[in-house]
Amino acid sequence: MTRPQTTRKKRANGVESRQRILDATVEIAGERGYEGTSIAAVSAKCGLPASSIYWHFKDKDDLIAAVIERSFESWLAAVKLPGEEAGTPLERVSTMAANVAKSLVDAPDFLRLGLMLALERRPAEPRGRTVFLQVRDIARQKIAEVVETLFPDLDEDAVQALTTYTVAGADGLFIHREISGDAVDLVAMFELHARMVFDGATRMAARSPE
Amino acid sequence: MTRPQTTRKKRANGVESRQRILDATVEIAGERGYEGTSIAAVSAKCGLPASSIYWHFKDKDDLIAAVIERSFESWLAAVKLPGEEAGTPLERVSTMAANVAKSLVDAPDFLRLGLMLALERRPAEPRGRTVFLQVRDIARQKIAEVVETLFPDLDEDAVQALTTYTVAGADGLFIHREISGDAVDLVAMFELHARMVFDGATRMAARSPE
DNA sequence: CTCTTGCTGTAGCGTTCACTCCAATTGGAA
DNA sequence: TTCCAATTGGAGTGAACGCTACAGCAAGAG
Repeated sequence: MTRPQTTRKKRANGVESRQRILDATVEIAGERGYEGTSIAAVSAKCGLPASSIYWHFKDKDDLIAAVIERSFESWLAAVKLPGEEAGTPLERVSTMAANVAKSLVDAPDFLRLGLMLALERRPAEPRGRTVFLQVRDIARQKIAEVVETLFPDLDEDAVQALTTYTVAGADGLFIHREISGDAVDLVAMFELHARMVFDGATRMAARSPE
Repeated sequence: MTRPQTTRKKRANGVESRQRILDATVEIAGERGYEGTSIAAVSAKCGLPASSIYWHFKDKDDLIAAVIERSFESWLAAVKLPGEEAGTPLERVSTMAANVAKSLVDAPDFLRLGLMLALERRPAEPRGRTVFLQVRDIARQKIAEVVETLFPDLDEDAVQALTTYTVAGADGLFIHREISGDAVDLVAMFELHARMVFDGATRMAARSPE
C-alpha cells in the first residue's frame, strides 16, 4: 500500500495502439457512417488485430463513442469569441466564425460523423450519437453567451432563435463544402454567415430595446 | 403489330407491390442510412419476400436510387416563388420559404436520407447519392433564379454566394428539427431565414449597383 | 530466475448480409 | 381449355458481420 504502485508504467505500446485505433476509426466512420464502419476495416487500417480493438474498447458502440469524445475538446476550443482588443464587435464575430471554419476544414471527420449519427434514427440509439449531441449543446450554449454579450438588449426568445440560426447555418455550410469539395471557401462563407447574423441581430435589437 | 398490345394490362398487383417496397424502403433508409437498410428489413416491413424485391429492382443500390427518384418531383414542386400578386417581395420570399418548410415537415425522410447519402464518402459511390445531388442542384438553380429575379443588380458572384447560403441555411435548419424534435417550428425558422437572406441581399444590392 | 500484467495473434463462433434458384400461383390471351 | 408471362414463396448460397476464446510474448516486479 505504501508502495507507489500508482506509478505503474504503461508498458509497451498500449497507449499508442489506442490512438492508432481511434485514428483509423475516425477516418472510416467519417467516411461510411456507423453501420459502414466494420471492425475488420478498422483493423486493416490500423494494422492491429480485432482482438486488440476489443481489448481497448468494450464493443463497436464504445469505440465510436470514444472517437467522438476524443475529437470533442480540440474542436470546441475553436468556438471562442476573441477579446475586445480584436476590433469592432462585427470583426470579433467574423474572426470567431473564421476560426470555426478553419477547424472544420482541418478536421472534418468529426462533424461529418457526428451529423451522420445525428440524422440516423435507429431504435437503439448508439452512445456516440448521445455524446455528439451533448457536445453540440455545449457549443450551442457558448454561442448563446456570445449573442447575449454582444446584444444584451435582446430578449430570451430572440437569443435562442439567433443561436439556433447560427448553428444551423454552420452545419449547412459545412455540408455544402463536404458535398461540393475543397474548392469551396468555407472561411469566406462563414464570414458571410457572421455578417448576416450580426446584421440580423442588430436589427432585432434596435426594434425591441425596451 | 396492328394489335394494341401496348394496352398490356399490368396484371396482378405488380405496380402496387412496387410502391409498397418503395414506401418501406424510404422509411427504413431514412432512419438508418444506406448500410443500415437491409433487404430483410424492407421485406419484413412491406410483407413481400426478398425475391419480389429483386424482381422489381436490380439490387440494393437500384432500390435506394429509385426511392430518391420517386420523392424528387413532389418535393421540388415546393421550391417555387409565388407570383407578384402575393404581396411584397419579402412576403413572397417568406411564403416560399414557409412552403418548403411545410413540405419538409410532411416528408422528412427524403431529405434525411439524401443528406446521409451526401455526407458519406465510400469509395464506390452509390447511385442514390448521385441522383440526390442532381436533384439538389436543380433546386439550387431554381433558388438562384429567384435571387436574380428579385435582385437584378447583384453580380454573378453575389448571386452564387447568396444561393449557397440559402440552401445551407435550409439544410441546417432541417437538421436542427431532426435533432431537436417536433417541437421545433420549422416554418417560423424558415421565415426568419428568408428575412435574413432578403435583408442581406438588399444590403449587398444597395452597395454595388454599378 | 519466476511471476504477473499488458497486449498481440490466430482461429473460429453464431448471425446477418446481399443475392439467387426455382417451383408454385395467378390472371389474361389464344 | 391450354398456354404464357407476371409475380410470389421459400429455401439456400457464400461472404462479411460483431465478437470471443485462448495461447503467446515482451517487459517490469519480486
